[in-house]
Amino acid sequence: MFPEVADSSPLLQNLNPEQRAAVALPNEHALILAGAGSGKTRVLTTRIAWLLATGQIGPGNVLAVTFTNKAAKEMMTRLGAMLPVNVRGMWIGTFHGLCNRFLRAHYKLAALPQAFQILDTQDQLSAVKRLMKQHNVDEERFPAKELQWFIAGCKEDGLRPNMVEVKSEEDRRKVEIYQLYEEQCQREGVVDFAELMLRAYEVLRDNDPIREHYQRRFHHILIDEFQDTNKLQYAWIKMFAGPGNSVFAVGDDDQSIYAFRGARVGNMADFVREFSVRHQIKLEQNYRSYSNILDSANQLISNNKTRLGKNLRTDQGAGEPVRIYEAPTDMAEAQWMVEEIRHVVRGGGPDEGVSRNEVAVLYRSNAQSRVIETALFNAAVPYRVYGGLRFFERAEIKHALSYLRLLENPNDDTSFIRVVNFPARGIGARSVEQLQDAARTVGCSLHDAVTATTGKAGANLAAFVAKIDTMRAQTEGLTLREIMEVMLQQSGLLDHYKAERDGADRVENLEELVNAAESFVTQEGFGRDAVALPVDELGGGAILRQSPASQGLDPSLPEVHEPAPDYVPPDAETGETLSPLAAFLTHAALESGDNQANAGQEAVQLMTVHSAKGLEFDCVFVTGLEEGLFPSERSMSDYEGLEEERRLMYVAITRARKRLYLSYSQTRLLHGQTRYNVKSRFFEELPEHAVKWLTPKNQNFGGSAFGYGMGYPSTRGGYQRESIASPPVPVQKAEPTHGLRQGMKVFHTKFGEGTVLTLEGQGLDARAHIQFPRHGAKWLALSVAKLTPVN
DNA sequence: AGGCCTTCGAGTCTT
DNA sequence: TCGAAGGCCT
Repeated sequence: MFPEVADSSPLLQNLNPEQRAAVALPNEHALILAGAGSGKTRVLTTRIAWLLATGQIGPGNVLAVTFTNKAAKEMMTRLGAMLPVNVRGMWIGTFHGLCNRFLRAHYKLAALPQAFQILDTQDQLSAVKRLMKQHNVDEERFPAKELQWFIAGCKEDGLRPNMVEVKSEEDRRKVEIYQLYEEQCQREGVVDFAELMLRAYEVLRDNDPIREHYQRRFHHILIDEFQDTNKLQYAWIKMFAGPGNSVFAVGDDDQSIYAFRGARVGNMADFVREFSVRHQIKLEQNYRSYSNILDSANQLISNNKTRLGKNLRTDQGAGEPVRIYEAPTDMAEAQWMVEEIRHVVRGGGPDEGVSRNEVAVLYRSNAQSRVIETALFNAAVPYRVYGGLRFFERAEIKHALSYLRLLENPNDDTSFIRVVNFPARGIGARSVEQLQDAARTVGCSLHDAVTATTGKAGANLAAFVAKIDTMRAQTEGLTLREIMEVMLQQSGLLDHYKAERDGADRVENLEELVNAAESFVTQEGFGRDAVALPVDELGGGAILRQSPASQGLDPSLPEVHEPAPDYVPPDAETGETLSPLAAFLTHAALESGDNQANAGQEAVQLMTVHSAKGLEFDCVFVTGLEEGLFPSERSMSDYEGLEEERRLMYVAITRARKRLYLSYSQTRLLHGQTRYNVKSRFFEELPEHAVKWLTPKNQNFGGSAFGYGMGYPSTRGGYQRESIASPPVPVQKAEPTHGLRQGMKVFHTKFGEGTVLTLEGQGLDARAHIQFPRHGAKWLALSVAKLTPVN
């Protein structure tokens, strides 16, 4: 099926035929459909290594793109382990990291200051808010979040304000704000994440020599997680894909779970069509899971209609069955899980104890972690929750970075506002507003507008600006570490937090920031993302013509210029390098840092299914598998949404190597209300031979076809529990005392006559699920509801 | 300027 | 229900 590769490179050893074929493909466009656990990263890195090792290309001829810093790092580490090559100098990185590198090199063409700052999502939102206040935009009608989303969405579709289709007065207003936002960013010399991509794309699009240069340079373009690319990223890739080079796209349409943030799986099909891709290779051999787990994943995902089609297989045996557990409440579900985890970790019997690090608890939404955390905490089981605030997103860190940014660029109004009165120095909202008005009238930055202010407030402002300016002078020529220390002292941040009652953590974080800067300088060489690269070996001689638009008045206009016949390699354009400080600030924006540092103790891993993508664990719990939760209520309305939920479930299942638990609860406390849930429809989509119900599989009259709220949680009682651990909630076996039976007709004063579907609980907890013809199925507490049996 | 109270919202995430 | 965020009061 795959032509045996007549290449004896040791790199190709230990690869299966499909992998080998992918790695040693000829220099043509290719799409690799890499299933979960099929060695995707391995193929990607080995492909690069093989191209280099066989002498087909040099390190400078590769462009490899990922989504996350983690993936990029892993690729570099693995490549570095395969070949003695300086991976740092190579163009391997995230979309945004590479765009940043590109824009620093071509900052003039991009109409940006060389030391432009990058706004993260928080900064962007506050920039939008600030702008809206200034222009009296009604926050009721146009929530800042919505506008932020609108702006990002436009950019990700490659649309500048003048290109957005306006269908209503609302649209017109939004576009107007978008335009104002752009002007504000331009004025302040800052770019948001989407802007990094869009600006880089436009420079390539509008400058033939630049584009052609990179096309000549990058013989091979490799993309990881191609199913997650958005419209703009795909367009960006196309800019590099010239006539002579090849695009090697690796992805898995079944793991496309980011449509909600603009990812277009359709890019895969478009790629095949537009690039006339002749080589499509499926990696279906899975090296991760036992076949019960894999069969479950395969059967589940086969329910999706829009697929390129792929089936995972494994050489490992069936393994343990997939265990399914039904709990009466979310608390009981968590309790059961804790017991099960303890058992799994302890080992015993034929089982070996599993490290806690190898146990993952997955859920659909972050809110679900709470109950689980409580249960783990009470049982003193160490755990670690992913998600939440990352290091560089913490308030004290953002404050410190704002001061640093002001040293680098006094016109950064976002940073100015953030710290002008922090620590407090008598500059209230009033004064800031007046300053903003003054700045707007003159058309200058807040920093520059300070001289125009008067009175007491003016004096305070002047003192602040003087402080910043002094600091800038003081820190000139100092090392990054020294700059940081001066800043922390002079700004008063350190003293402020030291004086604060609960400020110890924050002080610690600030100290950690100094360390981060230190290690950035020494280990990272502080330039991977930001500093000019070595001169391109492909370049020619002279000077690159400066286009008129690069003076930077309207970035939305295509840059027009004569083709530059003589031509310098773009990378060489920047003989200037970025200061360590500017480089560090870039680093801080592009790499938001880990969310939790204490990796010391072995701990159970808690995370959403989304953040589990790409990871694997010996033992996985997927919890809260209930209609409305997983699949989530908000995705259930349309078919595409449901398919994405199913892919999400597919991702969840395929995380497990050896043991997989799926659980759900009949009731769950959500938004302060008890919700009665039906088990997820996904259970119906699993192969019976591969699963084992730890609790009796409940009857389901028509299953999910009846829709939400119509399911039939099982009656509990009198069954043999298979689960290893003893049940935290004792199984109730006593006879009911309320005199109702399943199937009985009852009368309710409000809902009328109905049929008892299910009964459960005892005494005051006793409740019944009753089907009323007019009002649908209701759960009623028998101690409250007035029910009379009807004949 | 800082603390208290009301209000709102509640999905998944990376750069 | 719970948390954050914004407004209002002192």
